[in-house]
Amino acid sequence: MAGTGLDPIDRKILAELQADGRMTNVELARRVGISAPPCLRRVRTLEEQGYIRGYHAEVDPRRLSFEVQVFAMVGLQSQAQSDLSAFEERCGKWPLVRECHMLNGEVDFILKCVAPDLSTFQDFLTSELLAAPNVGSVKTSLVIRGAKDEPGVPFEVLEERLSRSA
Amino acid sequence: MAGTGLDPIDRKILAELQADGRMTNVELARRVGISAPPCLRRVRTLEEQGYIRGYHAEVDPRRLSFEVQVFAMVGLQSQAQSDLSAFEERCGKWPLVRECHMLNGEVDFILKCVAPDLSTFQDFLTSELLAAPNVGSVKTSLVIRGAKDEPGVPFEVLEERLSRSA
DNA sequence: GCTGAAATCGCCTAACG
DNA sequence: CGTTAGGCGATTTCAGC
Repeated sequence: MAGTGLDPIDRKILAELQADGRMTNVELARRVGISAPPCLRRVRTLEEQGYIRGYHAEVDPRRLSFEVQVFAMVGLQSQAQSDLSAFEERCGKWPLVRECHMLNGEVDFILKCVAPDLSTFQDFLTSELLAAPNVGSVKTSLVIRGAKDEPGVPFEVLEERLSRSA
Repeated sequence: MAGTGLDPIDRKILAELQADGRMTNVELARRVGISAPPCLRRVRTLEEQGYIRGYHAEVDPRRLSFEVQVFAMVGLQSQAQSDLSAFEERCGKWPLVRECHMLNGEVDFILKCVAPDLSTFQDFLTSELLAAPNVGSVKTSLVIRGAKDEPGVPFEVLEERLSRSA
């Protein structure tokens, strides 16, 4: 089932907090149409049950001199479970690697990386990523410009879906 | 220059708010070692100057029945500026497309998409993405499992960089 | 069970030094 | 940047549906 265990108010709360994570509880309560105490209880429950993983300020990478963003497609030599896990663990320790996803198809992993400049990334690429055990091929693509970067999930799609099945 | 115009306290503020965007101002002030009012002034300034773009609750897609995550590599037929922009604008209107980045190399764009299930994504792929004007080739890769997904920038790298150049 | 109302507590956020 | 101080939000308690 979709949206398991969540009523329309819960979903509205999630949508509002995804859009503005620093909204005050009273404002949130006003928007979802209930009073503050039950609203806060719902938020706490959503946090405890893992619907909300955390809250983050969205920081502009460029303003902090992270000028370079790169996607790296990584192919491993061995795809044994332990080797896949070993690579994932390694990615977890590289701060320049912000995301690591295992894929189906030709390539094993896609990595989203940031770096202050190209030479920093190249250093990382040659000294760390390509030098890591079991790494076969790496194809990198520089991000020329970002056109869309929406954090989170599209609640509009969820709501439309629920109204269909209702 | 790196970290232009930011002192160590500003950078600490950004790092803390990136890690916990709902931290109270007094707690934030305590952590960065100043009193609350100047801390709040700094936060407001960082917001106004674009260092902080916003605050978001991190919602678990799976908990909301978005089971499928896909990367799509898109090649266009024409790479004229107006055609690139037209495609970007189109991506902005597709809720399933959460990210759209223009790349160098063989492929023109990489798209990060989410969907409730595979058939929903396939519908989108055939009826929307492949049907869009000027779209040449699309290669999709399903995310088998997510291994790392850290929002934001690695402040550790920034700090190390600044201490080097000091 | 849930929600809402009232009251307390703590934080936010001005004004000033 | 710090201190003070007033107003508002957060959060607990308790009553009602």
